[in-house]
Amino acid sequence: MPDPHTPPTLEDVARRAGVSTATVSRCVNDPKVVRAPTRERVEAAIRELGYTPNFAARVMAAKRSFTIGAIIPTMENAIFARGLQAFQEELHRRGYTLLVSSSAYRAEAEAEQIRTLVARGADGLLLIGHDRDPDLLDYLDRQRVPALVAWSHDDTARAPSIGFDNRAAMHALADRVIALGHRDIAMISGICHHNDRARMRVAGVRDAMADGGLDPQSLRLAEVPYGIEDGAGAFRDLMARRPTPSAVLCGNDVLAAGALRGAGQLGLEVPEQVSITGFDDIELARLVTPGLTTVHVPHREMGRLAAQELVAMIEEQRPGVSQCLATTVRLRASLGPVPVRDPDTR
Amino acid sequence: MPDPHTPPTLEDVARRAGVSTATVSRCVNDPKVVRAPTRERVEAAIRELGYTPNFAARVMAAKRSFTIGAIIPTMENAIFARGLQAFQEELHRRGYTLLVSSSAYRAEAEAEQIRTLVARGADGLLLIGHDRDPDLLDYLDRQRVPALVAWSHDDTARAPSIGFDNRAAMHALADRVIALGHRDIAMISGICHHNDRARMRVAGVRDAMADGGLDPQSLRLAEVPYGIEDGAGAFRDLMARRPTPSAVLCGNDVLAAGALRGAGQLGLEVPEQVSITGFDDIELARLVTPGLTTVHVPHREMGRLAAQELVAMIEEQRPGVSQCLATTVRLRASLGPVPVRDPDTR
DNA sequence: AAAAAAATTGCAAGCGCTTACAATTTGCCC
DNA sequence: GGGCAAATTGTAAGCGCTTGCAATTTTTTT
Repeated sequence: MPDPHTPPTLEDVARRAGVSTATVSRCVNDPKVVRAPTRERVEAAIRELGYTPNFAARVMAAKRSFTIGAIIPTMENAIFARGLQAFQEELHRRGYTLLVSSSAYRAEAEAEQIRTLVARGADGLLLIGHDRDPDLLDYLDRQRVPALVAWSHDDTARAPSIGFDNRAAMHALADRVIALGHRDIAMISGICHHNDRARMRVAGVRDAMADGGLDPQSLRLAEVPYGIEDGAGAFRDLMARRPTPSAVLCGNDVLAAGALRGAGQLGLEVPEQVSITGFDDIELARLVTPGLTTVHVPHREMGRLAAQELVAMIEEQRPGVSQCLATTVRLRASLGPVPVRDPDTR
Repeated sequence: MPDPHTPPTLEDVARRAGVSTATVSRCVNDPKVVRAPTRERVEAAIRELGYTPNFAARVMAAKRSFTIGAIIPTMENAIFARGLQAFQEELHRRGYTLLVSSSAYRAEAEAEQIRTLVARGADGLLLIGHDRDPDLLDYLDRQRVPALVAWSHDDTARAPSIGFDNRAAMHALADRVIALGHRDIAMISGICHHNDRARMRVAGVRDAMADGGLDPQSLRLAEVPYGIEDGAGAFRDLMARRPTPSAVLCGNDVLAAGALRGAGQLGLEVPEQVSITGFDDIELARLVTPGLTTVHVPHREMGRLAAQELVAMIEEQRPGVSQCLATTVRLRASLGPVPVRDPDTR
């Protein structure tokens, strides 16, 4: 009689079913190789004992964990939620479990978590963006843990990626802004250091300015953490400059929501007095008033494709194939034509 | 020379440092018990080899993982984000790692994930709410894995909990609504099945109605999943009933944001024509226009306290001690006095 | 300087599971 | 019924790490 306070092991099950541990293991992992009558005995024993396989032991013996790790910059807002959800669902469908951790936008935290996830036996990793110490990729190579980058696409980068062209996407949005007559443009960006997405979005705005005959250097740029209040604060600062911007493009929807709040605090009408745009098209973008003009990103598709690709990399032991997904500009009320200016505010 | 394609093991380090594996293990886990010169040799070897301990092996040998699992109903919105973040931070401070998974509000999914986390060697579990099959608690007892419930408080429940009184909190909010003259009250609740929080919030509204001299049975109730669109749809349905509700209380802020959107779709002014309230006081509540009157929950404190308590349960091997945290009603613009009614809409 | 106490280190037995390989059974055909 | 291939099951060697206990070294005490 096994100790009732110690979880039953494979061996307990084997003894009870009158078979070897190998057979029980097969019943659990590949039932079709064991004969039906045996299998039934084993399954009964498993049920009676309430047996659950010990994951650590399994990982150790099989050197496979069917676990994928993902390190995202933040869980605090919805930016990564939808894509990750789809990623998760697709992984589940393929028999993998997802382990998520958040780096709080800190490079060292990300590095630490990469190591943690590898030590935990993750079969593969999903990373956000390309900006990181190459040593980390060396480490992953050495450990033979495949990694795939999402939310960003860069053919020239070392790691394979399933993402979109942040620069071109923001360029397209900024084109619309400029087409509406805006000349005094400001931008609230997330912190660009270690964040290629933020940097590319800024570059996209500058590209559009150059295309539109504006001086890209005239872009008024505020670089702040990704928070509503940060966005609001940055917005107020930017609006204090002269000439006053007529459009404030934001690096993401959260900052844009903050900017919107900032506008409210200043008593400014959007878009009558100033236009505001976001990026990502998260739910928030439709919730705020006015709705945010933003860049729609196919989050769910990206997540799904990333899961498929990463699993393929693991199971077929092949390098990843990058993919660039299309984004679209979503026009909503927060973007309007350039207002007629009171000359003395210039 | 170890295979360069196989991660170094404790033994590799031991060989290189000229010590036994036991010593290396001690260097990693409890450095102070090994003499400085030895320790330095070992640390050098670890560095040179780029050694990372194998987590699965460690868990298996030590029967401790320093990992805590949390199963939350959803990651899609911010309801659990802040509390979980604080939970995580406090755990980190105490040397534990958090593993989060989401059950998508499905009881079977939760059950499965409880088993998964236990099999993965979680030292303890954080669960949301009390409503679940007692078999699961039996299972946890058997496996000797302590579990703590959060976001809900119930002294009579079997599991210890660090939370708040959902019923009383909603009661307090509904009191304010009734005090403003509202008599025709509706509620949009989350799905109550397997969700004590949702159920208690409904009960709280009924309590307040009874206190206010209204018939609790006259509460018009819509029970929908927690989504913005669900909230909007439910709101439109409720407003089609007669007498038209003058206040729609929502089971959480997400539903309330949806209701607000629903009001917009119907062309109704909030709070002039109808009042709307939420629950949770997530960031969203301040972002929408008008701001949501809601119940403020001390999410961060709850997370922190839960982490402390759960770690204590694990390390001191003692039953958990429940705690009930105070909530407060946050008044914002979405709640106003009962409108003067056009008699023929009644 | 020897003895005793304390601090380090090594030995070796697992932890629970997978899997190559060997042994045994079963199913078929003549 | 015998013989052979195929299917099933068992044997046992690890996987990499921790830890009780014993052996050894260092420090302290007398």
